[in-house]
Amino acid sequence: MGRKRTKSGKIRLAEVAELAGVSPITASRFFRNPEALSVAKRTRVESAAKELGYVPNLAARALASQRTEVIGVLIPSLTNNVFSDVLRGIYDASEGSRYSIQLSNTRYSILQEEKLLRLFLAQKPAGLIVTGIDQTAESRAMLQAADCPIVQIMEIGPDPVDMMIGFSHYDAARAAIAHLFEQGHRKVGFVGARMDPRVQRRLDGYVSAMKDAGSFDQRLVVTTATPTSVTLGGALFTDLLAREPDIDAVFCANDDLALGVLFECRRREIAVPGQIAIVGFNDLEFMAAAVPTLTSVRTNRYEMGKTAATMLIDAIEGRRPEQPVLDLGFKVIERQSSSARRSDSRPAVSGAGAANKMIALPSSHD
Amino acid sequence: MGRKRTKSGKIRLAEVAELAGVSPITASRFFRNPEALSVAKRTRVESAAKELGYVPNLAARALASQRTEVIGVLIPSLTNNVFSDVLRGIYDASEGSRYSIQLSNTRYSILQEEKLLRLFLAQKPAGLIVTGIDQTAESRAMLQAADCPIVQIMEIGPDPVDMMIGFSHYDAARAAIAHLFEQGHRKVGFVGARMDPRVQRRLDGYVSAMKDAGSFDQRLVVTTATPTSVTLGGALFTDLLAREPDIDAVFCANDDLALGVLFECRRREIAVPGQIAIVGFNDLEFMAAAVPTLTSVRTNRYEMGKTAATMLIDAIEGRRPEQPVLDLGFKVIERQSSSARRSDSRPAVSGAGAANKMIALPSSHD
DNA sequence: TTGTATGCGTTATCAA
DNA sequence: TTGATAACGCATACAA
Repeated sequence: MGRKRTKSGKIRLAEVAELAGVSPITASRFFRNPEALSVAKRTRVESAAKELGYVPNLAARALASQRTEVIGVLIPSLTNNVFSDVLRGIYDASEGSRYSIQLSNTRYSILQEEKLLRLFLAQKPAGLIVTGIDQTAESRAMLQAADCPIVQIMEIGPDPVDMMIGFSHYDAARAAIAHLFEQGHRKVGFVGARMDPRVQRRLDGYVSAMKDAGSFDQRLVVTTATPTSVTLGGALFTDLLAREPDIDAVFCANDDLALGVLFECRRREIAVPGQIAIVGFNDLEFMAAAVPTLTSVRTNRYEMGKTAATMLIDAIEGRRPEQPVLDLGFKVIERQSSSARRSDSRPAVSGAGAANKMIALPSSHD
Repeated sequence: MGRKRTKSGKIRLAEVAELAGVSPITASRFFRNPEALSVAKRTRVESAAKELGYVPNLAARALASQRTEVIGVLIPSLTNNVFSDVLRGIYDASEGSRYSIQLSNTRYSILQEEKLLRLFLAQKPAGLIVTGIDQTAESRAMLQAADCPIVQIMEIGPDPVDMMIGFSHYDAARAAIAHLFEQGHRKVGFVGARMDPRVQRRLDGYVSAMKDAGSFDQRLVVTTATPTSVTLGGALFTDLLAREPDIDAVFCANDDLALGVLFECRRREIAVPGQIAIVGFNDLEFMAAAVPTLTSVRTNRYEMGKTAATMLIDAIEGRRPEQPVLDLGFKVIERQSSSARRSDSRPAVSGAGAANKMIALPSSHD
């Protein structure tokens, strides 16, 4: 019955409607679908809301409408630079929209992911962004049963739950190895840490490329489940050298490891690229600043996050993308650290700023 | 009236209560304060909830209770490593609690911060974590008027809004300069980017320390508003060298810049620390892996985030901390890059793994 | 310790 | 295009 003002002194929709001389439901419609109002009422509600400083109550809205305006995001790490770029893209895309981001960290555990997914789904999110394609069977079932759009990010693969955006880590690794071979390197080692599914697929790509060249040897591969770090790069490289002292090159599963390898080479006075070529993965900013500059595989992380969130919001609002699976590709950024073997005496400490020759290799689908 | 089952088929508190043979409000109490129930009813509600797979409706809870279980977090950057560590701490502390994190990026703009703050406050958050102490007057007023606990993180200063956790960037910079002087360096340059308030206070600390030593010269300071990067470190150092070719040492406002300076030295064949000593700030992981290892000022970022969230949750639940302002201090981690001037011919490329001598300097409150 | 009555602010449904 | 009515699911206040 006729409550006049809310106890807390907050402005409700009812107050706005009263001032505008319309019913509450009309005012409500103004905020959700202004087009549905006559121009006269529209302007009256608008000015009334502004005058009173009306702020909608999201809890009431969620309760009444049976849905929230929350986009759930599940990522495996908060510290990995790779994900902070993706996140920035997601937040940038969500800004200005009516949706807010709910972020959770799976810590590279698919069981933790399953648990968080259950939690998220219970809140009826407007949409979900999940990392990768390696969910548990249970998670997949939940995702498939969810009545909201879903985007899988970071990589593409067969059988998307809904939408998917990323690139082929397998192809990217193959391209990196192909580049090393082009430069005359043959005995290429692999250094990897964490060994999450995407790193594993980079390793698979490496293995297949090496086998294609008839150069594969299990002894060239050094990996660990330990989280990645620059220090670890040096340690793994040390192991690799102990095993195979006459390697030509090292393909690192990420840029931190590559930087660690570079420092270890410096420590051991191994010339880069004279004696050992180095290729990293992700192309973080420091790769172009190192001495020598470090070759890497550039991935479009910010764009991936931004596009994922944009696609998701579009889908939430009924605008399904024409193409549910998006391959953002990658580029091998060739720099000094991988330049031709037995190069014409170019010193490792040559001038920086050499043009970054790029070779674009959009990965194939499936 | 007697709704029997909800249309959507969802399990409500009423169903749980019915199965348990208690009133809905008793079931409600079970989830908020189990201790208030008799043991008999407690177990009955518990098993009923489990049997039905009851999941509370947060929107209804928020609407009825007039408050949410959301902790708002405002940080200036999502890409800066410093904040990803803090964030990890915050998320870790919130995990397992009933509170969820709502994150927003101010992009180093206090106007954007004010806007976001207004947005957050409208949703009646359970608590807020904001970065730094340099809010707009309007923001401060809103914070002071907010009826929820608030933690300011990253630095400590006078006049906390509520709680505060961090350290003195001013003192930390002074400690870094003191260390360089102890090692015999005199003509110490400053390199800084972004120049947000905390970097500015590091600069202030540098200036005061240099003045104390009678060594200050404005020409030793090179700064830019540009966002920081490794590449930028090299560029700023280049500027500094052009101005003052005979400097002893460089104090960098962060570790990325320090790494850039190191690479630039290598490019120019300047011996580190033989000709130029380098000190960074934050002590990111790679500092200990570099060649030479890089001295830095260690800050407790993860702990800062974790403690902030823990304090906040405690305060939300009525357990106010005995000490609302917490100084987490810092440590100058002495490594090769800043070792004594005219050292006894120790080569820059000496063995890694030298013990990291630490000097602890908890900053004063004032 | 437990229960009753009522309110929270909005939207869905259906009718006009 | 607009409005009346009835949820939405839970918690507060107060009483027992």
